[in-house]
Amino acid sequence: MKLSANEEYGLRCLVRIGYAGEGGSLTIPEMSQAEGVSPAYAAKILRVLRKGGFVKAARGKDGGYTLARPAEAIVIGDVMDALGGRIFESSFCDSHSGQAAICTRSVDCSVRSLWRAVQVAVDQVLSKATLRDLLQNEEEMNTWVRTIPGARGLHVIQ
Amino acid sequence: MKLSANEEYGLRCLVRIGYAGEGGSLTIPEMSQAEGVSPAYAAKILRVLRKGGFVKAARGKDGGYTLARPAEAIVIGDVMDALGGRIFESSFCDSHSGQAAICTRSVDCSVRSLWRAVQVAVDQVLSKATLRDLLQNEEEMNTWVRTIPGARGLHVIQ
DNA sequence: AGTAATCTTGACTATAAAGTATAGATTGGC
DNA sequence: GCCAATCTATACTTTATAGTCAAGATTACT
Ligand code: FES
Ligand code: FES
Repeated sequence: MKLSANEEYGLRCLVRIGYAGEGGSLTIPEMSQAEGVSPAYAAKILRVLRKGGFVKAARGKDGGYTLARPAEAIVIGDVMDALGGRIFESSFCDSHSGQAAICTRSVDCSVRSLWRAVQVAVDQVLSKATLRDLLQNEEEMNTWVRTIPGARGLHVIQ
Repeated sequence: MKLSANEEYGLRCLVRIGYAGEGGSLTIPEMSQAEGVSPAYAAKILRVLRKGGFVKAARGKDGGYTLARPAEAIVIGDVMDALGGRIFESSFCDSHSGQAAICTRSVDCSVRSLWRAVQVAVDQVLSKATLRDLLQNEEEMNTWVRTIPGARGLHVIQ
């Protein structure tokens, strides 16, 4: 249950583009320098964001990447799904079943129930966060986090 | 942000041992058959659980694995940490920083704040679940999930 | 048309995670 | 003591993820 490199860099890149503002754009070399990754890798990450419909690309001179919609219309949960998939998917128990066709307890599995609960807990945060929220500074973001319904206590490690 | 194979099989194996009850034990071949994985792989997983202090192993004839403590004293969050690490650790931003020494925004990073919020949301579920809870059937587990403070609405996808 | 800046694509390599194989150590029963 | 059943440790192979490379396509400007 770790963040993948795709998720980490993908979200950071999207935030950078968001910072460029309405109509502003960022090129691959700029992104590469801003995040400290190779241009080729930045290109690969930006491709995922483009295919997910979060950014638009313009080619040629004066080209670059731009948000496909206003920042407040980009839900971070959707971005994360595009970048790295979900913790619990219905297909999960099929693909982690060893030699058996499915989890040997699939008709009545308390573990599955726990995974679902974890997934929902994560979704509660990610489905309420938009790119607009991430364009704030860290302190404002911390304040925002505490407003998530059902997430009282989230300040404990801030 | 996916479950690793270690986490999935590790938790399932622990539940199996829990089912064996107080003093009951399970051998590697039994575990292998129960979960449909190879004996060698079951051994590898059980080693992690043993090193984490969740199970005890007895060698030789009549040997096998037993819970190291009562099921209610085994917190699932601790088990998950041993099996697969955490989503957000302080070292994370150091190791995903491209060529830069740290995230180029590390003094004021809203992304980091979001990761923390996700980690806390997950912890709210996993720190309250003990192995005892997982020894129930799925329906009882679903009921239990709804009792997590701050997790109202967790039933939406049940 | 020519050129430089830009994105696009697919193949490639490197590294980490998943899963297997093998030799060794411990225990209980005969 | 010997043997069979069991766990233990390490090295190995396979597969997935991370990251690089090189050739090509598009655009703006002159
Ligand atoms: S059905 Fe997926 S872990 Fe049991
Ligand atoms: S400090 Fe880790 S993402 Fe910015």
